[in-house]
Amino acid sequence: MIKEITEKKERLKTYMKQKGFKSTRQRDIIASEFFKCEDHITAEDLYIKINKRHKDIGSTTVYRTLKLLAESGLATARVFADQLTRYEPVSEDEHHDHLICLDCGSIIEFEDPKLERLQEKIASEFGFSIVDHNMEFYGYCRDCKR
Amino acid sequence: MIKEITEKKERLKTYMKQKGFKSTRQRDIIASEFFKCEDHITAEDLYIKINKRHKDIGSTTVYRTLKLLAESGLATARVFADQLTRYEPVSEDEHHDHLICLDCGSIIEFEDPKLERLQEKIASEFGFSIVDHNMEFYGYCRDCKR
DNA sequence: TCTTTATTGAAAATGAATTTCAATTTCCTT
DNA sequence: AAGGAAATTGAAATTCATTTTCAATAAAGA
Repeated sequence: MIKEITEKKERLKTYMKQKGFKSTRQRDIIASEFFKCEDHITAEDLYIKINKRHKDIGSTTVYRTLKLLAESGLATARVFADQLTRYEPVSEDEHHDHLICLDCGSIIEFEDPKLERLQEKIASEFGFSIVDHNMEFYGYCRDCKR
Repeated sequence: MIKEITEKKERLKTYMKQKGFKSTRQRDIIASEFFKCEDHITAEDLYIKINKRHKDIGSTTVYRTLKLLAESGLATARVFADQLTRYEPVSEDEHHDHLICLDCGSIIEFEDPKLERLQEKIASEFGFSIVDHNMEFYGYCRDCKR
């Protein structure tokens, strides 16, 4: 777990070097905190979390660093129905989708190869070459549907 | 086609009466224009369209009326990756999904019952009761992928 | 017609995200 | 280690879509 984070930070460093970006204390702290935190966090929420221990790191830098992480391929940005940009760490290759509870707001991830295959098939029918896709269910989770 | 619009406007009137809302010239014009225009329009774009002929209708009212249409079930609000809210007329019962070209921005609708069935199955596996879902492919369309 | 209540439009407010800019820091190169 | 070019930072300002406020107006039932 710790190893995974170190590995990701290593990848980030490589990416930055390659792009001529500099590693900084702030980026290091923000990336660590991001990799360790729960999924689907907004820049604002991550800022609040970080700001508790690091009063000198501004929200602007958090926004910027999350964007950098997304560009480097280590995070994915998503926009759900509430229109906020949320980031989640990229987990290797597999794609997953989301079940979002309209009551408690919890986000459940799932993955289904059959769904993935079907998606590919549909896209190719339209001559579309897919770069990314996004699928969300909105409804009520087991606990909230009472 | 004209008949369809009249019918939709009738439904809107019923909804408004039931809710104690009032029908106004503005709402009538905005709804007509919306039902007749191309899909996936933003409030801003619809406002620009309407403003050409009706200088006295403000953008605020367009925003408000589109929201009203969504509440009444005659329109659906969607947020894609660009974070703008787009509205589309609701077409009876069937659900459709979207292919979005990252180059030209065109939005292709499609519908696949197999996909719908699979989605239902997945949701029930998680004990989720679905209210709505949303699925988008991002990529390059036939024309843009060169 | 009268009167209540909703609606309207302009302007102000909101809120997420981005940009600006001067001060600071990183990371080469000597 | 020191110097210097170039990137980064944080605060404040800016943007831009959307929402709210509020006084004036319009709708619709009595």
